Amino acid sequence: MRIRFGYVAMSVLLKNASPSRTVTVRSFNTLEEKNPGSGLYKVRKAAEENLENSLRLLKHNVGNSIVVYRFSSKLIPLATHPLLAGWDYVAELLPRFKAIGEYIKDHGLRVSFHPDHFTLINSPREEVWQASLADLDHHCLLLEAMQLDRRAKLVIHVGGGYQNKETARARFCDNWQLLPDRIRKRIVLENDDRVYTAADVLRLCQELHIPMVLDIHHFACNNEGENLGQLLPAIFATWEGSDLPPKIHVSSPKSTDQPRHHHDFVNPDDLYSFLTLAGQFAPELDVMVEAKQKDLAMFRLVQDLARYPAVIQSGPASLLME
DNA sequence: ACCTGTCAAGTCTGG
DNA sequence: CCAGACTTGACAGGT
Repeated sequence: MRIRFGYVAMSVLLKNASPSRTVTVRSFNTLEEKNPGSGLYKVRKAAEENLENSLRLLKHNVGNSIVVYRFSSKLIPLATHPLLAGWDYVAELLPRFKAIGEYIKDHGLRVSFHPDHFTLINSPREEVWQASLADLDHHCLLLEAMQLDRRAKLVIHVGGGYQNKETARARFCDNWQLLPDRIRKRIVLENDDRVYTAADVLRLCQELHIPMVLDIHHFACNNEGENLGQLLPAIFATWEGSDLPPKIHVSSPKSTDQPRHHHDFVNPDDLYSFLTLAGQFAPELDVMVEAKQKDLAMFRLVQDLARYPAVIQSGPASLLME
């Protein structure tokens, strides 16, 4: 099995390269009051810098043979806030988006976004659903501006339980049908650490033909005693036809006190046993490392795993396993 | 240069 | 009904 590793949004090795500069509503308003247009100017500069740094990060990745990467969701500050309604950031920043997209295509990179937990397809509140739709549209627009095809994905969770998981699940299915096709074809679903187990998400993914990202830390936090080996072939099968290898997320618990929190690094034992299992069912796998030490944690994990008997390190961010 | 409370957004729990 | 947790990097205002 070939395994490729990636990390989330920012590097701890590449300095001064934040892709997540933001502008607060308060400072936007203060600036606009003092000098109309200066708030938008600050937002524009932050967005330009975030895109610039995202490209720098991709180059850092390619230089280190990393091909899997998740963009920051904060590339465009206040993008969907009413204060900036009507600002056409795509048109204005199009050359930068295109440059990023070109680089991704030239180097065969696998990129994604993970819209954060305010994006809830199954909320019973109309305003939350509308805001979620707007946020998904926003993320989708960014990938379209980069001129990337449907292999560039949006990873989200199913949403809340709302006191009745079955009803909430049904509402997800209903609202799924209301999503524009261009958004639907990019979404992949991930099991979460509190409500929707891997088995829940798999069932949904099978019904609606959605690829599933398995988070093995979340699986450890939230399961009903299922045997992962039994779920795995079906989870991997959800990727058939997507033109992408299956993907998983890995992280380690911060402490026994706070088992859900992410540790600075990943304990290789947390991944190794999974890989021996996964190798029986998939020839290729992409692993997104979610650790506070970001790319450093990813590199260390790959090196740690290379010490196991069945593992061959094939690059700084990739492994081969028999 | 460094420190600390605060920040758009939702849901859930517990008081 | 409301405060706090969740989770998290960066802002903003202070020293």
